[in-house]
Amino acid sequence: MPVTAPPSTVTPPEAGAGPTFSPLYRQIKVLMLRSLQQTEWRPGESIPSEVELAARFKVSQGTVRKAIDELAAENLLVRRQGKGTFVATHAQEHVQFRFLRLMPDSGEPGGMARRLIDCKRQRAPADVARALNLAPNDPVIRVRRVLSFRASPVVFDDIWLPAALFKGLTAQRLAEHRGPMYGLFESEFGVHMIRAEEKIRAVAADAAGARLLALAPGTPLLSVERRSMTYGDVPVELRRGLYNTASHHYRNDLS
Amino acid sequence: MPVTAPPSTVTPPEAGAGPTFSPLYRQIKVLMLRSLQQTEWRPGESIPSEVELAARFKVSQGTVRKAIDELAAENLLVRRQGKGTFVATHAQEHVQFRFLRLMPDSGEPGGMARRLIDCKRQRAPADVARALNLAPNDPVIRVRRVLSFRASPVVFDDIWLPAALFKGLTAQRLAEHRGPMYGLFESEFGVHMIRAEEKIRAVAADAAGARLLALAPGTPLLSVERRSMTYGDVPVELRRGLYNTASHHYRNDLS
DNA sequence: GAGTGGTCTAGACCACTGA
DNA sequence: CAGTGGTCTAGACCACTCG
Repeated sequence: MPVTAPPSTVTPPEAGAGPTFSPLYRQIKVLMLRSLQQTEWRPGESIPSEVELAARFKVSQGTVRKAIDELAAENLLVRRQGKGTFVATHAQEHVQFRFLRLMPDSGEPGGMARRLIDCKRQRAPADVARALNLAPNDPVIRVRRVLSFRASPVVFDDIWLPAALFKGLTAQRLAEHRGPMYGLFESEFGVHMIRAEEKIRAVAADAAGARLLALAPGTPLLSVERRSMTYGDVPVELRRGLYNTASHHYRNDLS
Repeated sequence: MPVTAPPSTVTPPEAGAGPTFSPLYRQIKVLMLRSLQQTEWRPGESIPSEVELAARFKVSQGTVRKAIDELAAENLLVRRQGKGTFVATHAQEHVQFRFLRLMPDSGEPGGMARRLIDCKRQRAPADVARALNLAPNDPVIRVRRVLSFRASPVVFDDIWLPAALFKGLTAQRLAEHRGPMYGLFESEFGVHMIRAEEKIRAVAADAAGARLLALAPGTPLLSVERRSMTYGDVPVELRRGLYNTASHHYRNDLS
């Protein structure tokens, strides 16, 4: 849909800075992002076919294709030939948690058991508030848990969530839920994590970490601070993980 | 170029397993990969224009475009509107080393100073040989060095390279060279790193690591084991790095 | 202005899925 | 079989770079 006018004049040159031109397919992409954000299309469901979208936006199929291409490259959509295009979801990733890059040194990944330590409402510490774009002392929910692989604890996570977005999140809700936590966030709270940044460090285990991971205090651990974003790059989770890398490693691919 | 026949019969269905169909643009991609691998097109140089390639391969411009799209998505090629398409290079990445994900906690990245510790030829230890697909005891070159940020040492690297590929690599060559080491590998040895896998762990500094990084032994350090590949996914470098993450962190983006 | 990559279209046909 | 995404083409035009 030539949203306002023919392509070449869609975005008139701006004084100062910023992109001076936005192609049609990128405007379609913005419209589709809106449909995703407003949950017109929900995680796991299929979106309209390419021809339907082309008709809706009054654009050729090739143009919506290019918009979908980009959204698929960003892992917001998933194409399945012959079936349709689907909204990405964290819900049914049987194998492994989508954002968890920890791999056993040998053997298959997956098979992590969760143990919930606690889940309580508190006021956001300054650093958490800053990371989540909250005011200091805004209410947050802190979830603490341990992941175990073959009965030995490997990951100790502290998770902070803005209480305003996760009303009604309780230890019981978490304990009852099967599947990835991000799947619960999608279905129960309408919060869809689409991107995250991680900062990784090596630290020495403190008393609490050592106890929960069954290690000697001072053992080197991987500290993984993750900030997860929804649509519009709005941060909605801060997670501090301690990983025991004695028989696991964090895997990353560069190109 | 319908390499053997019309598109639909290009790859006849195979008994057993494997992809049963390879679209034309992917065959073009393979041909272009060959031109890259055989250094018909060299790092930093431009490749022929899309219309030229379309003519060469007897294919429409849209089809070579799709092949280039994929190669660009894999960071093998770089498109520059109005100028042409260029072979990616590690040579002139002024800012930062392309594969180095270490960032200062505050301030701008880059500005790392190198200090070469030594560079010697030796026989490949078993684990190194395995990682590089060499026979045990095949000759390798081991480079040891330290990277410093604002005069304090931050990274201690041990780098193993197959001696057969890097004949004539000496401490002097390394010391004289300006710019990223991978740039030297490209220009002097024709080895172009296109991809790498990293395994990250937390470890305690041993005596050597502690000395070179000016830390107390036992300090937690990030251990980063990198295996770098050239064309055809052939491993050509094993690198073991120890990172002091007191005021730096390893950064990763998930999606 | 000539040459490059980038966008958009319209139409034909192919591969895959599921009823 | 109809409907989906995937491929390929040919042509027109736009944005950018540089001489």
